[in-house]
Amino acid sequence: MSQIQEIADVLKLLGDKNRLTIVALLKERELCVCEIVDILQTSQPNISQHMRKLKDGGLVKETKKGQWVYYALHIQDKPYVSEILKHIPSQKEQLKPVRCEDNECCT
Amino acid sequence: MSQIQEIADVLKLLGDKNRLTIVALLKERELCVCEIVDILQTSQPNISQHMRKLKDGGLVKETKKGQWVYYALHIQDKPYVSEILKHIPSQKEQLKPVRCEDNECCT
DNA sequence: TTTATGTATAATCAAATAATTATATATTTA
DNA sequence: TAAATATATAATTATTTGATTATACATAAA
Repeated sequence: MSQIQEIADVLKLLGDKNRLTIVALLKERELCVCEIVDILQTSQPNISQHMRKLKDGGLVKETKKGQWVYYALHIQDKPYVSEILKHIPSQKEQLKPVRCEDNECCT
Repeated sequence: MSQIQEIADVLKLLGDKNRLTIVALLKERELCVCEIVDILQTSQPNISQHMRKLKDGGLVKETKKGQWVYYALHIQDKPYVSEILKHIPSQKEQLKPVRCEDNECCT
């Protein structure tokens, strides 16, 4: 696949408000699915499917920790994504200070 | 509309290979529709509709010059678009050295 | 004033997409 | 082992999207 096609595919992934917000949130720290569901106020399967697209597109990596699945940004090989994220308003205030496995933030 | 939604909308516009290529071409110089049709090897109505979307999204400006319509990049207010374009392979070699109104490049 | 050229618009269609609902799987806890 | 929790997958649906075809409009040339 051409390089321009690959970039277009990544931009299409980011061209959805929910996914762009997720990626902006992940800039702060890794997050589990339940946190993202909580913040974006949508259904768990909806987020799960967005995460699969982001994973298939190589933008995030997943790590299982007990019953939780954490997703982290993986954009070291895509500098233009970092540049985009610099121009997105911070989503930090939407995050709780601790992670799910360290607290009962999701219940 | 939220700022993140506006950025997502722009990224969605750029998340199409044809439109991303057009924008990358326009980085070199303004172009008329017939040149873009010629380079992208697709139909004139197809390009015309992509240009309308880009125009509606505020990414390009049009200028009529006789029977030709020229489109130019308009991204001064969207620095992240410039950053993206820096990471796209140059499309310069696809351009003819002169513009349509100065030659018969489209016939 | 025809004819040709460049572009836009409208209608149509197949494919892709985001979201919902229902269900399955995996892990933890009681 | 049974119930609860976290996540994934499958099926479905409504909407959007990119492209094509046909047609209209505007400008220029013959």
